[in-house]
Amino acid sequence: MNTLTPRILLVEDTRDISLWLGTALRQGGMAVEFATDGLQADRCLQPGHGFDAVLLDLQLPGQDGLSVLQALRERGDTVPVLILTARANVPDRVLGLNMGADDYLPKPFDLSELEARLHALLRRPGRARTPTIRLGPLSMDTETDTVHLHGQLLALTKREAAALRVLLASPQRTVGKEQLHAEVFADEATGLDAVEVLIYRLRKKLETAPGRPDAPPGVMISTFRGMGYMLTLPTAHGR
Amino acid sequence: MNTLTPRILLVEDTRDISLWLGTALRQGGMAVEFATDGLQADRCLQPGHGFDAVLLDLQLPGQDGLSVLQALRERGDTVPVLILTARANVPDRVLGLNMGADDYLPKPFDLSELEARLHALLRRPGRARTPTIRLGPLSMDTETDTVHLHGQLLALTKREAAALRVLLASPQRTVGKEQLHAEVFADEATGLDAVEVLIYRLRKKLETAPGRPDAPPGVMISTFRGMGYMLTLPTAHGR
DNA sequence: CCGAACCTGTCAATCACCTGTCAAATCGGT
DNA sequence: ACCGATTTGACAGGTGATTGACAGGTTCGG
Repeated sequence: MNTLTPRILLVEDTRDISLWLGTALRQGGMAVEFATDGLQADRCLQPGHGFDAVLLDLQLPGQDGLSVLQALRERGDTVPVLILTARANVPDRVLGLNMGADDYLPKPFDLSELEARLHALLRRPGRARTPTIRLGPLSMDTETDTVHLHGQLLALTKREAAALRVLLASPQRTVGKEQLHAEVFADEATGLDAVEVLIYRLRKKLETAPGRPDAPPGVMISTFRGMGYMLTLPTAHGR
Repeated sequence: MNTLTPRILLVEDTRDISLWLGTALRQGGMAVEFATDGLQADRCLQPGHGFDAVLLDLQLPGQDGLSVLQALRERGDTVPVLILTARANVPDRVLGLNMGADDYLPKPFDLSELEARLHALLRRPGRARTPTIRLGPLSMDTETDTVHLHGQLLALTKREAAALRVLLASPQRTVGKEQLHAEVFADEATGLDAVEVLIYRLRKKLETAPGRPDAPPGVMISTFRGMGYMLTLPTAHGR
């Protein structure tokens, strides 16, 4: 589903600037997320995150902004990128643009100009976002049933994908085993325990996907005895 | 219409500049046509002329550049417009961009930067189509359906090229066998297994192409049982 | 402490897909 | 238009992944 507010990734290591810019853009009606170094940016820009545009500072700790851009384009991603940096003589600008950037704005810049250029990027056609459901680090393209977790592709089978789709359709709500069976197996004459096995296998695949061992635990399937299952984020969930 | 060389309309009243710019761009492989005042520009930009981009000076005799732009956008035309003018303080720029321009370059400018920005506009998807799609070491010229892998030409048949084009159009997403069949075979009465054979042959050609024997594996077609196929880069993806 | 609900692993049948062959169709050059 | 070469789609046999049943173990609620 195409949310009305465009999702922007702001890659900038100076805290003051990113804070200022972020709040300004949010007031302009954008959903802004942050990355403060090259590696983090690279992780945020793995497939499946569905940003509508990227504001990219070049001088970053960790990994240079240009190599982030290069990797992005090599991956075949065409998300609009606006480079935003103090390194702005003509050869720099030409290099950045030829590397696949869509625009290049030297610092210091005027906020209104940045917004205008950003809007110019966002209004361009051809960026019809495919309907995607998202929950935390998990995203699912509902047309192709392609699932990404932490930006990494998750290879699910048809049934697993169908089950996940049902769970994803009712966020923060338990889904009964009967309902799962009805939606995944339709009228096939399979036992109810098939659902249990399915959930088991889905769990396994969801667990084996931590991009970093330093514990962003992703999503999990919680069971509620006698009620059903529920897709939860490990951070916030009552009871 | 997208010929091999992009067609550019240069709207500029100063003869020296337009002559200089025109020849420079032509040497850069573009087809350039000229308009020297607003009315002429407006006439050139009526529907059906199929320019791939417009370089627009603002101070023109006859009709102001901005109103040319405004009329163009009101017509629903989304051709990329790069404003190119000496009137370039921040409010001017914001106005131009919000009017529907895609970029704004103050005079005097550096030729290489103009070319870089122009290329950035031309390579964007959704316009008459990107002339060449790229994914990792693979590139495909969509006009001629010629494919290069690691810089080496890959001899594909028409159907193989058609299939690859479809795969390339959905990077990082599975493409169902039915969709492939629909797009490659249209309404012909061929079986679905024709797609399998096609993929098989495409795979073979993609594999037998590493210019280096030291094995940078290039791109590969992964199959997702029950879901379809996907063009993947061998770098780090679970399964 | 009991029973029910659920988890986890194994197994065999099935299914989707791979791979090669063959003949028909198409294409290219003369 | 003719002939050789290439491309193309239909089979068919083989292989591995997927899937649902089953069974033993575990956890939970009361």
